[in-house]
Amino acid sequence: MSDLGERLRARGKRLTTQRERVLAAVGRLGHGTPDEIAASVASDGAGALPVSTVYRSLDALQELGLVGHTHVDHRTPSYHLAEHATHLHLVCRGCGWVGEMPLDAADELVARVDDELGFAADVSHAAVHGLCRTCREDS
Amino acid sequence: MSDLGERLRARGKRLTTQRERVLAAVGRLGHGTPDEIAASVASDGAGALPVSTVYRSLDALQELGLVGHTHVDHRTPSYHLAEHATHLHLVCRGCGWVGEMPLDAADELVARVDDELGFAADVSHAAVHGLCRTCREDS
DNA sequence: TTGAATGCAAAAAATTTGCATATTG
DNA sequence: CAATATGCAAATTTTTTGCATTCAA
Repeated sequence: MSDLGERLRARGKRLTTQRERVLAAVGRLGHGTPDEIAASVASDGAGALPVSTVYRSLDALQELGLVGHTHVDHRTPSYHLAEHATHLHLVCRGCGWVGEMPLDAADELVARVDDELGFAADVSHAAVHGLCRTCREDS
Repeated sequence: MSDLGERLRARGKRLTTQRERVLAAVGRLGHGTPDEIAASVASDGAGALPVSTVYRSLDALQELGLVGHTHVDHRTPSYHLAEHATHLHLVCRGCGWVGEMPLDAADELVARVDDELGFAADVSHAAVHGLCRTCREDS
């Protein structure tokens, strides 16, 4: 992970254990709100971190492009590793299930938005809501 | 607007001036956070409403399918008329500009998600982030 | 009349900020 | 050593809740 260090340094930022722990927690969780991430960090055996540090670390990691976030629920942001952002997110309104779909599923959409509006869409940031197979059948 | 009244009654809910005013404010704004909606309501000449009423009205109208919301910024939800949800939303990360695109631009995406995961996507709830033409050129 | 909705104020969440101190580079 | 980050606590901001009162049906 000296890669992390270099990316940080390249931007005049520093590598701290806190940032490493936050990044690791995001990786462990897959998806998590700042709150859940703080809890996960707290359970990694090295003690809890103040929430403010978690927020600031997430900001830094995000600025670096290492993590991204989407709005899985309609309240708090949910962070994930950037490498994880090779998918767009599907969120079930019924049960909260979170699924993924390769980004190329949105190619047509991205192309149209570009053609018609000159807008450069970053679909990996999108959470598409709807109903998963199970909830769909139940209703 | 007796239509609104009937839809409410059909669900055991009631038509109140507060709900009408909130709905009107959403229509006026196009897009708005609860806060902005409260401000817009307050300026309609009939006095301000407590925020709690605004929140509860938005919930009721949403439950009724008259308004929907997306996460335009990464903090607060932005509500819009349901009829407005014939578009998906594009949000510029640079300047906050909010654009629209007809839903059919996402047809392919919706179809793939359905085929592969059985997920019924409601794209009108999605906000796709990216860079608008202007911000794109600036960077 | 009667249950649903409001108004108000207080409680809960969620996020940010100031600043002295500790750390990285 | 200098600049960046942390820790901690307090301040904001955003949303929810309890409850007596009002109002639509």
